[in-house]
Amino acid sequence: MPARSQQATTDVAESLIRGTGARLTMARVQILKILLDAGRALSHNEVEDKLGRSYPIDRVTVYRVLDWLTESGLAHRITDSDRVWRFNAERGGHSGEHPHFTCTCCANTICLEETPAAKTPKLPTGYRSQHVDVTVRGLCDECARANHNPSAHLRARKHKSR
Amino acid sequence: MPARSQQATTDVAESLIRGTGARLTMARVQILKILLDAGRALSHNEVEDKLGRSYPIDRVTVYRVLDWLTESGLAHRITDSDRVWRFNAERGGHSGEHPHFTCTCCANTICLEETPAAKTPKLPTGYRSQHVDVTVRGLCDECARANHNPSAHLRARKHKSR
DNA sequence: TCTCTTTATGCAACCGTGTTGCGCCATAGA
DNA sequence: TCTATGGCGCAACACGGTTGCATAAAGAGA
Repeated sequence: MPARSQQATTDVAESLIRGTGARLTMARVQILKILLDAGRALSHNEVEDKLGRSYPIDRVTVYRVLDWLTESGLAHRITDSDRVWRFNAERGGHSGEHPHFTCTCCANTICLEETPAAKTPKLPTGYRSQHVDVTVRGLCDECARANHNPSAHLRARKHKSR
Repeated sequence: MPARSQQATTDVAESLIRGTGARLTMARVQILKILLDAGRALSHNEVEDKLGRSYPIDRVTVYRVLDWLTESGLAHRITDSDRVWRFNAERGGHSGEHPHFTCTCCANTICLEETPAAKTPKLPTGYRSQHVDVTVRGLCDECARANHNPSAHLRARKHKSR
């Protein structure tokens, strides 16, 4: 990634954080920048990895910053089936209800466009719906192609996925 | 629950297990029976609790039996947002793709009827869908009613839910 | 009914993800 | 520059789930 765009993302991150009225700290800027640049949802571990190279931050702080970003609406949290939370931030912000895609091979997770007709399934009497969570599982572009010539692309997964 | 129905469930559990061709063990029978009687998805912890009274089984064994039940198709596993797996077994068996409901108050999880038109959201080019996971979050009948006269019904939740 | 093979179980120790408590340090307002 | 407040790092912990290994039990065959 070119230095120019790196700088640009830093500026975006800083102004987003300033916009919340909260303190501007290096940890917040770095982590938000990483999320903004990722283009997909990152787990705590992935964030820590990316930080590690240039700006190591205590893992507890990473957790706290990710929580803070979620609370301030600068990122949103996705629960994955592997018991890991992933965080996604987008420049334009994000609508509340939208489906996600998770690759069953490499675990990459992205947000999908809002579906017009994501209607709530029929509930038993008395039950009330607050939120409908739609997650598509399948193969991402990269993994789908790698599946044709195997052994090409296989990132480690620790827990067997369902 | 009347003794008669208890016995009946045990018989059902035994014949289901025998049907797989695998060994019939007490642990498998007891755990499957508990799942069949529950009428909702149970976590590992809940299963252990219910066992505890009459037939204590090592937690590792419970995990292994639950895994085995899932593999043999006698139960299915639901991933909840609180990073806990829940297991559901139904006498008639279950279709592969169906939505779930999780109560944001008491965490009870049930399976919903298959929706006719749970169509896959639009995916980026190259992406392939294998499975669409739909989870409705909201209040179950009991909690929705309890919400009218608060402090009536509030079971503990360890992790804050999103 | 007894023996033997296979497979389940129990125990102990472990792993990964996430949380809590507390003292210290940096941010930002004066 | 000074100061209060809130953020950070460290250590220890909580919880769900897994692994390795020795022992016990299921069930097939004699």
